[in-house]
Amino acid sequence: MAITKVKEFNTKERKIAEICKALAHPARIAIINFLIKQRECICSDVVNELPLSQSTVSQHLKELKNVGLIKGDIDGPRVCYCIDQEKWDEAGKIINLFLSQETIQAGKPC
Amino acid sequence: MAITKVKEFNTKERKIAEICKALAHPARIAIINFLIKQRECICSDVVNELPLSQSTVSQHLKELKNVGLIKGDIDGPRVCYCIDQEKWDEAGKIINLFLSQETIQAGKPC
DNA sequence: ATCCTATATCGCAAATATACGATAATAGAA
DNA sequence: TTCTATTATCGTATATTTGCGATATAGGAT
Repeated sequence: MAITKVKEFNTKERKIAEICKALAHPARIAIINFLIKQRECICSDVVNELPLSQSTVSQHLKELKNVGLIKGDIDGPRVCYCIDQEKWDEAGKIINLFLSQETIQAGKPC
Repeated sequence: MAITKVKEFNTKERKIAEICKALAHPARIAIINFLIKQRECICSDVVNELPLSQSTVSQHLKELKNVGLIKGDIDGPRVCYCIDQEKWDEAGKIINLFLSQETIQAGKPC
């Protein structure tokens, strides 16, 4: 079977998972780090930086764009990519809120 | 093709991606939230809470345990699961460090 | 010993993700 | 117009993830 059950979970849970999913591949982490360092760059810059083909890099960029963490502005024949400040900050807040939950256990430790 | 290239990225990038991957499914987010709320619980408690079968829940728990975010102590015929405080805090720090990077762009906005 | 409960694992099916080459599409340069 | 550079998308192969039922395993209870 394996019919996806993602929709059976609530919005908050899905949102957190969605952001994490976008960050669940080292190539996409590397792309984001590169984008932060360079402030902005075109797809071919990323291709030169990573050990991946142009089409693969393009796909990873698309995924990051789909969740909104980055944006790409068309600049002639190129596309200028950069972090989407607002969405990035929002994602950071959501994930941080989740990860910084207090987990102290009273009574016996597990 | 599709030979995985994960190993061609550096340790830091892989670590971040690994943690995010563990959190990339709403069921696992729900499990963690439940575990934090309950402080500890057995597998069947989670099965009752989520719209998933026992074997599927067991798999999700295993993934969370593999990255170290939770631990399971054998308690007779049951397994008592809870957040692994130390690893949880460490993961939080790693992800937060990544997500809280300054992305302010000087000059023209992208 | 037999039964019951709880959990993990196996085997399988379906869905997604990863990766690449080839090709299309677009826009500037010659 | 033709050429070149840049990027997106298509098609395809493979790998991984998700999900479940069935089964194995382990420990208590009767």
